[in-house]
Amino acid sequence: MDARTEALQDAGMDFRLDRDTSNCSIARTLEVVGEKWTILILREVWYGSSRFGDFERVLGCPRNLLATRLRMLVEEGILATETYKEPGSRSRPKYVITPKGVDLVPAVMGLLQWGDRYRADPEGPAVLARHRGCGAHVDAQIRCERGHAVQAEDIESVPGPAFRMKLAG
Amino acid sequence: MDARTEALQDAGMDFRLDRDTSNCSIARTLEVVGEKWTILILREVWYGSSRFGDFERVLGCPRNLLATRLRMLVEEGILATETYKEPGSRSRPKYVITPKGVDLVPAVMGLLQWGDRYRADPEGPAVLARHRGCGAHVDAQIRCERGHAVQAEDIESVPGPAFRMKLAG
DNA sequence: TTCCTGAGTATAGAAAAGTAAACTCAGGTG
DNA sequence: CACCTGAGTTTACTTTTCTATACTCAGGAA
Repeated sequence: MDARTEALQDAGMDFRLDRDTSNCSIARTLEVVGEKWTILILREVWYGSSRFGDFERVLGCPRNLLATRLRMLVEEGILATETYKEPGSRSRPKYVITPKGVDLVPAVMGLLQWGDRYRADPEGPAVLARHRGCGAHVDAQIRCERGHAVQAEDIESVPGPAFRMKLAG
Repeated sequence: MDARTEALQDAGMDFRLDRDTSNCSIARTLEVVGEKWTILILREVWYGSSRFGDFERVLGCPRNLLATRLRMLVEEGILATETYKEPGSRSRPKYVITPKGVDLVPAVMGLLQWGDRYRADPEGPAVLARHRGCGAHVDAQIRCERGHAVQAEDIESVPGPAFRMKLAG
C-alpha cells in the first residue's frame, strides 16, 4: 500500500468511495444530453429532420420543451442554426448537426445496439445501420488506440490528471 | 419514387416524419437507463462498488431513488443480487453486473469519451480507460461487421423488419 | 390591408421525478 | 434484554416535466 492510500485510510476515507465524482466525464455528458427528448432530437437530426415543425411532428414533443432543448443544443455547439427558404415564404431557421454533435454518434450507436439486442420487437429492429457502400451492419465497439478489440473485462480504469478526492466533511 | 412512398404522399404522410417511433431501440434503451442516477450506478458498479451503502456514499443519491433504481436494474437483468457477509454481521445483499449489463459498456464509453473531449477539466479527464496488459487508451469506435472503421457520415440508416408508419390520425 | 404560415413564447394545471429526513426491520453483539 | 448496523421503506415537500391551449411575430399572398 502506498503512502497516499495509507493516509486516506487513516482519515477513514476510501480511494474509490470518497473520490470527487463531480468532474466525471460521464456525468458531464449527461448534463448536456441526459434530459428527456435531447437524444431523440439528435436521432431525428441524424435521420434527416432539421425544422422545428419536423421535430414536433415526429417526436410529439411539447413545443415549449422542444424550443428549450433546441436552444440548449445550439448553445452547446451540438447543433447549429442555418436558414432555409421555401418558395413563396420568407427565410426560416433550421438546425444542423456540428462536428461536436457528430462525436456523440458512438454513444448513441451504443444505446441503439443495446436496444436492438435486448428490447427489439420479435421481428427485429425498426431501423438498421449499414456501412454505406460496403453495406455491412455497423455498431459501436470498444477498441484500444493500437486497434485491438477490447473486451469490457479488459478495460482498466485508472485515476487521470483531474482525479480528486472529496473534501473531507 | 416507389408505389409505397407515393401512396404515403397521397395520404399527406412522409416516410421520415410519420413513422412510428415507439419501437425505436434508442428510446427503448433510454426507458431502462435514461433516468437520472441509473447510468451513474452502473459506472460505480463498473468501478467496483457493489453495496447499497457504497452507492449512497459515492453518489450522494437519495436512498429511496437508489433502492428504486437498483430494483429496476435487477428486474431488467442488468444487475444481479448476491450476498456478502462481513465477519460478525449477518449476510447482506450486494449487486453485481450481468452480461446484459456489460453490453451497455460501449454506450457508456461513448458518453465518457465525449465528456473527456468536450467537458473535461483543463488538466484532463478524471479517469483514464486503458487496455489491460497493452496499456493503450481505450475508446468506443464505430465499425462495420467486416471490421472497417466507419465515419459517422458513412452510416446509412434504413428501415428494418419492425419499421412501421404511425396510424393516420 | 387582411389573411396565412412556420416558428416560436406564455401560461396554467396535472403528473412525475427528485430530495430530505424519519422510520422499519433483521440479525449479531454486549 | 437493549443496542447497533446495513439495507432498505415511508412520508412530506420541492422541482421538473408533461400536456394543452392561447398568443406573438415576421413576411409573403390575396
